[in-house]
Amino acid sequence: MTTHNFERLFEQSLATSNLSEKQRAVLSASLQLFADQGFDHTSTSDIAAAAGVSEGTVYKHFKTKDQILNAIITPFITEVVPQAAAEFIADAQANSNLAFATFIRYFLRDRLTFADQNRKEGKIFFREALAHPEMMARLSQQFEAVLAGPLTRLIHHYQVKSDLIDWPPTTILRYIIGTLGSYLIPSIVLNDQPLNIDEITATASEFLIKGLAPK
Amino acid sequence: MTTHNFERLFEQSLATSNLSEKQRAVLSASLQLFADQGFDHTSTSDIAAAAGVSEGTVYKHFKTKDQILNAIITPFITEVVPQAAAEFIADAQANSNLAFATFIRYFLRDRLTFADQNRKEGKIFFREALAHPEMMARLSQQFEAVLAGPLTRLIHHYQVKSDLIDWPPTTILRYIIGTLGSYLIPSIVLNDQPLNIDEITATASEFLIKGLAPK
Amino acid sequence: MTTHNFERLFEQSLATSNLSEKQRAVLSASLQLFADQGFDHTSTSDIAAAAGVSEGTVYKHFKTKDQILNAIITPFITEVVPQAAAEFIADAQANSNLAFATFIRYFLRDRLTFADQNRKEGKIFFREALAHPEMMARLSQQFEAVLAGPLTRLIHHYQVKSDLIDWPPTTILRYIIGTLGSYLIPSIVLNDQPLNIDEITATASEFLIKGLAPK
Amino acid sequence: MTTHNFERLFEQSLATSNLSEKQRAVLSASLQLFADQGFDHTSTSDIAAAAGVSEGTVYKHFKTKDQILNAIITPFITEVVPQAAAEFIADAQANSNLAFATFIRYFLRDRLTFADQNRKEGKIFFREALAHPEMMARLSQQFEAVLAGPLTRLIHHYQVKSDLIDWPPTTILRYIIGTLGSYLIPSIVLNDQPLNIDEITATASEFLIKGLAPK
DNA sequence: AATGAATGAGGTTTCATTCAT
DNA sequence: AATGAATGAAACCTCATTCAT
Repeated sequence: MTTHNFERLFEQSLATSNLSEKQRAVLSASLQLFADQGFDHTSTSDIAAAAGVSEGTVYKHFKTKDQILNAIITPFITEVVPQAAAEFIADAQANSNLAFATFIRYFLRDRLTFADQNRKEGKIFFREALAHPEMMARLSQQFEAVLAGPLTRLIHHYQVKSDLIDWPPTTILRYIIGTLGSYLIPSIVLNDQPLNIDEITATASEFLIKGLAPK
Repeated sequence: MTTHNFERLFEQSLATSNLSEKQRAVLSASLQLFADQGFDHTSTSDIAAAAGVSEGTVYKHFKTKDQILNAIITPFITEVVPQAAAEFIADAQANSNLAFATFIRYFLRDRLTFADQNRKEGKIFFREALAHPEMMARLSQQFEAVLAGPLTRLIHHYQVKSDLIDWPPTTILRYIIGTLGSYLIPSIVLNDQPLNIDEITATASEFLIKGLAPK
Repeated sequence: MTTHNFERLFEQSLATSNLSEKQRAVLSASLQLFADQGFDHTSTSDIAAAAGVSEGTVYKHFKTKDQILNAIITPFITEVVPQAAAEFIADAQANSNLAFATFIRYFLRDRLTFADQNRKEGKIFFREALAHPEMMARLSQQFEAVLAGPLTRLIHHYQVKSDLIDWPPTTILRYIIGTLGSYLIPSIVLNDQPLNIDEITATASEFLIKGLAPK
Repeated sequence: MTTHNFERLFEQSLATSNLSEKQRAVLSASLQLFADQGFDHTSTSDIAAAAGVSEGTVYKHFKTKDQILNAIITPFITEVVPQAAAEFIADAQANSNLAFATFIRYFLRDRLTFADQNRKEGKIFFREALAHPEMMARLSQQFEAVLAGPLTRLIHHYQVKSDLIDWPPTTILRYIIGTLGSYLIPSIVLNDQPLNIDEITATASEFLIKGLAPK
């Protein structure tokens, strides 16, 4: 199984970027502050102080405060999501002989782990989605580009095998993601204790397997 | 069936309050602006302009900008939610001879209609929940106080009748609400066209009935 | 003879405007500072300090620093210039039986006095013309609208009387204004002592009368 | 006839200076930017970018931004003006047997050509004169030192020959320069099309010859 | 000689809030 | 009750200048 801690990937990606150490500190501090306080309630002087640099330095590389948010969100969208998606798809297809029941358990565990390990970015996404619609647009686009095709094929595969009800892929995905969200959103909003992934996986997969069974 | 348009209730509740006409205009304008632009991106002078009053008047009754948000959110929590809940519970119990299948269809339709008619407030809740944790706390509290008991009893009722799987009420509610959210959240975030309530009710209830059926 | 001190007119115009006393102080202070130090070298905190108000007050009425410059320049262009022009034209036509020699003496004295009494605004115009091209455009436009017709007719009048060489009005105006400028620009740039208007009028009119005499 | 394109002279002068190639690029870029945008609206990072060097390099040779302006203006004042003046004087004296009419035509053409070929520097002078009074002082001084004597003598020469009215040299120069300015300043300010030097020379010299004729 | 990251002072502007009228 | 002028803190951002490499 391959799940990804974005923060670690992010730091790695920063390390190999052309950013100076201080500019990397700016991004790390921003990530933390945006997750804790939200973008609007984080001032550039907060960021400078948290990063241990001058305010001028914050603006040396990033022309505007929005570009800082972008520099955090973009790699998440353009690197982590596709990379994770690719590995997930590869796995899924390698295991396509698995029953849908086995697959959905694997899927839920994988995504719950990913989300649990990326609470900060999740929180930022969640908070800023409405205020930064272009962010949502880019995410949707990536999602379509990278996942739509393979997932649709996968769903079709299980429908042909009569493991899965004959609804449009959109609807099936909606319920799977909605079920995931029913755990993740409260956890993000209420700053809950970490998720009990084993228990959730067991219950939620039972719910989905039955709910999405063919008639 | 009884669904509530909060905005209408809100205006009625304003009309009977001790607020002057201008102060009511402040609240109406704020409701609109907070939903459109978010609390942080709405200035008190925006509010004054939209309400057609002076900036001083905004502060005559409400000591701070936060109190305006409170004055919008509080009646939603303390009046609309309980009132709607009471009616819903009464209905549900009156119809407790219904099969779970019939009930869940009724419930989904009712809540979808409610949410569809209260997009503005939903958007405000959604946006400001993270920045105003005390708001969430009060909502949870009301929810517990007014709904938890009756709903738990209702769920138990269906479990005894073997219409419903023997999971904790929290889990069952989680999946029902998650399924609702899988339609509502995209609709709110993406500013979608109005929901096709008939179609959603049919599909979602089928999903839930099967997913929550006893083993 | 009617010459106009813009600063006095400006203060009067301010007094009858809907500006508060403090906002008038902002304009007066800006007028002085822009003339002394130039627009770019005057900060809004300079203005606030010189006007004895807070920086917020500077921005209460004027949305941007540029609008302050506009609020100084605009009445000069839209009120003083046309008013002065109207009176000048009236005088000139009333005296159109005068010989060109008499007229040019009157004109030079009038304009020199005007410029001498409006050094501050002249300096601001002079300094900011290149950086604020829209200012120049508006001035040219006013000039065309208010003066071009009557002056052309006046020039033609003297040309018919054979008091004036048969050059295009533009050329004749160019030399008259150029001769004025040959006194005014050094005076503005070098912050000279006040002009000796009598002496200048005598010499410059002799020069122009001869230079513009018919062949 | 000898007219001078300062930019070419400037580049030559740079080539023989002890400045490195990059530092010369700094000066060339600054000349262009100062003329286009003005000194105050040109940042040192603009200059670095336009010159294709780092910001540090800009400050390697020039300790302050003002020194860059100085390095552009100074050679204009100390080298080009005197050199041009010397050649002009030599010519003028060689041709002192010419009538004043011939001389003034030669002079106008020469100076118009010079100004037309040096619009950039003219614009810089024009814009920055007020903000940098020491610049003006140095120019006046050079002017006095190099031109005052010879020109005074020349004027006297024509006055003795009764080609020229018996006004102080300052006054005579004022009108000649004012007439030039009546063409050049609008051209600089309004970014006009190139001057029609032949036509201007013809008309302006007729105007000056008559205006400055003895009584 | 050259780089470019870093600085910090200062610029313009916004805005929640107060208060005299 | 209502006004709207006034405030001042703080926000975002720019830029001339310095300095380690």
